[in-house]
Formats: sequence, C-alpha cells, structure tokens
Amino acid sequence: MHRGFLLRKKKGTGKKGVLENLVLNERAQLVLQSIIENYIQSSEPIGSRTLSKSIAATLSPATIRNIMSDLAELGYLIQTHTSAGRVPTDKAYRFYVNSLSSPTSVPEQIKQKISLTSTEQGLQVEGILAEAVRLLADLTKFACVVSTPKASVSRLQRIELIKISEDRILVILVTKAGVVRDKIIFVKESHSQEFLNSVAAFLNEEFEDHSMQEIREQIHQSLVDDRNRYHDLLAHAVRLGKKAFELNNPGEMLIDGQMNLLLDSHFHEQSSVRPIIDAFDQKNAILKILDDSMKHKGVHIFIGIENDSKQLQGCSLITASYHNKQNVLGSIGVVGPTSMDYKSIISMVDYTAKILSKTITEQSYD
Amino acid sequence: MHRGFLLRKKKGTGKKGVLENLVLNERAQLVLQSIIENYIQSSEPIGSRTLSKSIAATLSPATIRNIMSDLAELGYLIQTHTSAGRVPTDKAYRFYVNSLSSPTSVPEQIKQKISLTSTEQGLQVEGILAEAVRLLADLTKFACVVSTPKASVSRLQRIELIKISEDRILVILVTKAGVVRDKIIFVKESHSQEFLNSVAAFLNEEFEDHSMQEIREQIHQSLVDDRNRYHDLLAHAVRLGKKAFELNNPGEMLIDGQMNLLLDSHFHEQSSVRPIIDAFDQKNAILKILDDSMKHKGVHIFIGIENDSKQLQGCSLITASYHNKQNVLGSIGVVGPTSMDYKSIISMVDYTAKILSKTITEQSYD
DNA sequence: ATTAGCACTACCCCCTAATGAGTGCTAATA
DNA sequence: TATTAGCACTCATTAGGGGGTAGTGCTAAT
Repeated sequence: MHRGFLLRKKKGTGKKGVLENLVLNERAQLVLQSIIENYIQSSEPIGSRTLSKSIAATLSPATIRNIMSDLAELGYLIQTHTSAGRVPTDKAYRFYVNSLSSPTSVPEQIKQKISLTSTEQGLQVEGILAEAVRLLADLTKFACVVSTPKASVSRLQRIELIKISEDRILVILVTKAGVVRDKIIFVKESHSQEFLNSVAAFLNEEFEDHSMQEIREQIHQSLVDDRNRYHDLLAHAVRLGKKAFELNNPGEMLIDGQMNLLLDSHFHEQSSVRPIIDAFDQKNAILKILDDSMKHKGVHIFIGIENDSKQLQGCSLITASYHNKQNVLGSIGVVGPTSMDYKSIISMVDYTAKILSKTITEQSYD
Repeated sequence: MHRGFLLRKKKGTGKKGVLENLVLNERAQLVLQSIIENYIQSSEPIGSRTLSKSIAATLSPATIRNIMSDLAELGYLIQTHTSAGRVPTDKAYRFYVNSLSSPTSVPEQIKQKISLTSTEQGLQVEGILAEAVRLLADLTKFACVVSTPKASVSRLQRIELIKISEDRILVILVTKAGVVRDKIIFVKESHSQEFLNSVAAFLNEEFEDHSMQEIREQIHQSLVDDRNRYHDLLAHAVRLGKKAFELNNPGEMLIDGQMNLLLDSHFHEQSSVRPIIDAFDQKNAILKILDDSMKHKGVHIFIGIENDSKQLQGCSLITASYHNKQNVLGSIGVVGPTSMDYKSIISMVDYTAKILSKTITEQSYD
C-alpha cells in the first residue's frame, strides 16, 4: 500500500523526501507555492502535469508527483478522490502566508481607487468607516467588516443633555475620535432644560479629554471635587453622569459586500457560505477577531481551521487595525474563502487601513 | 393550430370561455387562485392533474386544461415550454392580490414575536428602525428595507454646535421624531465655543418646533426678526444656520436580510437575484418606492413588471408607512420573489408597521 | 535522483433510451 | 351544451453506457 512512502523513509535518516530538518526543502516549497497560487487562480484541483508546465523550474510530472505525494503525507495537500488533482489544505495556506514577506505594495492603479471622500461631505468617523468598508468590499469582491471605535478607550469631546420629556433625557456623547453616540436615559424627577445645561456644562468642564473609562470610574467613586457652588448640581451630575456614561454600546461593526461571498466562485456550494452568514448575523465571533487584531500592529491573518468559531472555519479573515494620533481605534478586515489571493488582499487591507487611519487622524478633534 | 380557441370564441358572443363581462367567471377565478397558491408553495409549474386533486371544486383535469388554456390566452399564465405545467404571470399575482381583502390578522403566535424592545435600551428612532427591519427580515425570510424619517418634514427639537477645530464645527440636529443627525461644517473664521453656544441658543429659541423645510426657507430669506441685541450674533447665526440646515442627507434607508434572497428557493437562478442586489446597492429605485408608499395609507404592493425600475421587475415589494402622532415618517417593506406568499407577508408588514408606529409615537418628543 | 512508461482510476461529457408529466384536440357522455 | 375520457404528441428529466481525459502510483531505466 504505502510502500513507496515507506521505502523513501527508509532510505534517508528518518523522513527525507522533502523534509530537511523539519523544514520543507527548497524545491518542495516551490512546488507547494506553485500549487497554491494555481489553485487560488483556478480554484480547481491541480495535477502534476499542469504544474510542470506552469512552474518556473524544469521538473517532470513524475518528479512533481513524488513531491506532491510527500506533501500530501505531511498534510499540505489533499485529494478529493483518487485520480483527482490535489488541493491545498489550511496548513498549506498558513505556510504560504508565512512565506510572504511584509505586504507588497499596492499597484498604482488600485491605489488611486483607494481614497476616502466622506470627510469632504462633512461626515463623521462612522461615515468614513462606512465608506472604507464599502470601498474594500468593492475592491476585493469579498465581504468586509470594520469595527467602530470603542467608546471606552476614546476621550470625551463633549456631552449634551437634552430634555425630551418629563422622564427622559437624550444624551449625546461626542468623542475626540469623532464618534457621536446618542441614547436616552430615564430619570425619576423632571429637570428643566436650563438645569440640564448646567449639568452638561459641569460635566464638560470636569471631564473633557478624559477617557470614558476614566470618567466612569471617577463618577462611580464620586471622586469629583466637592465644590460648594455646585453642591446640588454635583449630586445630580453624578447621578445623571452615571447613567449617561454607562457602557451600553456592545461594540459595533459595519459589514459590506456579504453578497460577494455568495456570488464568489471559490465557494462552490451555497451550503458552505451559510455558516459564515450566520456568523455575520451573530456578530460576536467576528467582533472578537477584530478585537484581537487591535492588540498588535500590522496585518493579521486567520485561516480556516485556525478560527476559534466553528462557523468561520470555512473561510479566512485578513484584518488590520486603524488608529488616530493617540489610539488604536478598531480594525478593518476582509472575509473570504480560504483560497483567496492572499498576496493582493493583504496589501489592499494594509493600504486601506493606512488610508483610513490617515483620514481619521486628519479629522480628529485634537 | 389555435383552432380550439377559435372554436370556443366562435361559439359564444365574443369571448366566452372564462370571461363574463370582461371579468373572470367564478370558476376561472377559483382555478387561477388555486394555481397561484399552489405555485407560491411549490414554486414549480402547476399541471392540470395536480390541480384537479388539490382544488376544492370537483373538476376533471380536462376541464381544468380548458380553463387554463383560456387563462393563458388572457395573459394570466405562461408555460416555460410546451408540455410543462403553467406558471402565474405578474398579471395573475395582481389579480390575486386585488382579490384579497384587507390584511388578514396575523396569527397570535407570530404576533408575539413582533415586539420592539430597543426603546427600553434607550435607543433612538434609528435603533428602533434597525430592530424592526431585522425582525421583519427574520420573520418573512426575505430582504427588508425601511426608510428613515426625512429631515425636511420633521420638526426641530434642538440644535447643538460643537467646535472641533479652528475651521470645523460639529452640528448636531435632533428632531422631534427622535432622529439625531450630525455633520461637520467648515467655516472661514474661528469661533469660540461660548459664541457657538449663544448662536445655538438663539437658533433653538427661534426655531424649535419648526420644520426643517421652514427653517431653511426662513434662513434663506433672512426673515428672522432683526433684534438689536443679537445683531452680530444674528449675522453669524444666519450664516452658520444656512450651512447647518442644508439638506445633505439624501434620504437614508436600512436594509436587512439581503442574504435571504439568495438562499430562497423561489429564485431558482442566482442571476435573477443579481439586479435586485444592484438595486439595493444603488438605493434610489427602492427609496423612490418607499417614498411613494408614504403618500397613501395602508399596505402597498408592487408586483414585478409594475416596478418602474428594470432591476426590480423580477421581484415584488410590499410596503407600509409608519408614523408618529403627527406625521407619516417613512415606510417599511419586504422585497421578495413575485411568487411570495402575499397573504401572510402583507399581514406581517401591516402589523409590523403598526407596532413600529406605536413604538415611535410612544417615544416621540411631544 | 530523476524521469519515462505503463496500468489504473474516476470524473466528465455526450449520446441514447426510457420515463413521465404535461399539453391540445376530438369524440363520447350526462 | 358543458364536461370528461381518451389519445397522440411534446419535451424536460433521468438513467445508463462508452469514450475521452486528467489524474494517480509504481517500476524500471537513465
């Protein structure tokens, strides 16, 4: 049965076919890389003959077959059935991606397409993000996501309190990062708008430029100075502020281009897209990935099986964080088939994230 | 060739088969309705034999064939090819929909699912709309849209001006309907935040409860009273207000459940969904329909070919407007195949729109 | 170590024939 | 006169069979 493999193994010291000190030898790497690149393009199983033509080095089909056989043994390739060509596994993509150097530069032609004009239309961060994620989806023809800046890390620009009924107050928070958040809080006693204005003025004076996290803590401990003049005001400010700054936005994200996935040829069957769509609906799995990718700089790549979430094990994600002058604010990413064109997608995500950062930094409020 | 039909025609006075005074006779109506309902369920061509079993009245396949043949002549049915069953045309759906009485009541079971909780979480109108459109998409398993309230008709609750840099001011508009809009305007001279506060206070005092449309007109004509005290202020207020109230939101809409379309069995081919998706991307065609449907009360139905936009001629839309105490604010609707289950979808849209109106009215600001 | 050659496998495509659901028309029937 | 049974016909769908093809693994020669 596996006599060929055993023989080969017997000859060298331990495994010798394509392995050199547990690393693929150069030729095996070349073959594997070539298979992957071919498959990314055609999304059809690659055979030894096809490969021997397209490959740079001059290798006969038979040689390639031997190498492929070994690569299959090592888990880099699988066959859908005997006498079919071979298809890269997630392990192969991981190898491929790792072998890529840092993002290659984006072609000038595409660079020109990556520009964000929403600031010119007076749009805020969320508008810019929406434009960026749409742009990336159009460019890559896959689904794209972007996480909005977390309220907790960003710093307060301004708070407004608007009375809308006897027991409801509209709170508007503007952060330095340029995010406007609004929510309604319910109160027991009625306040006049004038009074709310004073409370807001107090909160603004006290907390401008503090991070939401800080503000929450300070309010919680009532650490604010006890100034006589504000005595009554203070009590109310603390009470209202407590509610106003309560974290209730569960981390949002914008999605675009979901449709691209269903229309994409790499997903041969609709059924394989279904779980991904469900993941989009539930959000949390993807948000977690975007969150994680904020922790380190640069482009992050999650390939198929590597994803914690079962639903996402049929696809790959490529993400990059964006930032303003001070903070990492969120990340933007592409969700596509495991057989996507990593090289160009990586560079597009990288470049888009950079442009996004630049745009947001330019229009930040400090 | 068409001898059968000609004979039939010859016998009566003019067309007599299934027509009575240009109206389908009762039996023809029954047959047509039955075909439609069968097709809606199975989404496969209906043959005479199948029908003769499922139909209430006892009619032989041959009789039904005759009726069907006439209905086909009249444009209610088509065959994809000879020897295939028959499929209802858009004209048939129109007949069917017209024959339905006003929305049937929604089953208690589903009613319970239609409830909106976003107000409890302190969410504004947009949050409520997002919840509603998602709910409807989940319920109907089709794509759903909802148009956000137009700024122009709604009345001002409050305006805030926030300085974010020397040449940029963040304008926040809150309308009585509960919509918060923000945008950035660019100014030549720098203003202090205190000055902006006075301008905002002036604009608030002057324009609270006026419709955006009114405000724009009044500012445009500088019809505002020329009070000495505000002389300098006034000039700036007019200048800033002009920019601030400029209509720049092109009527927005929220979409949910687009994916449902691609996964739906009624669209046999992906290619038929493509133009609809494009219509979603471009938005204007759908916005126009939602706009139109605001003009009259009740549920509106647009079936395939009836749609002005070519892209939408392969699907049907069912819409209903929602309102607060004073105004119609927008509409919510379902986009699905022309062979959707009109009866139940209509009632769901109707009911959802009512719940939506109720929810928004309860949390309106006046 | 590489490669040519060969036997083998299994999908894919095309053709055919059979099936079956449907039609329209005609003649018989109630 | 309206309905229905019967019949010939159409055409999509399905199943089966054969040839072609792209692939494999193994072996022997280079």
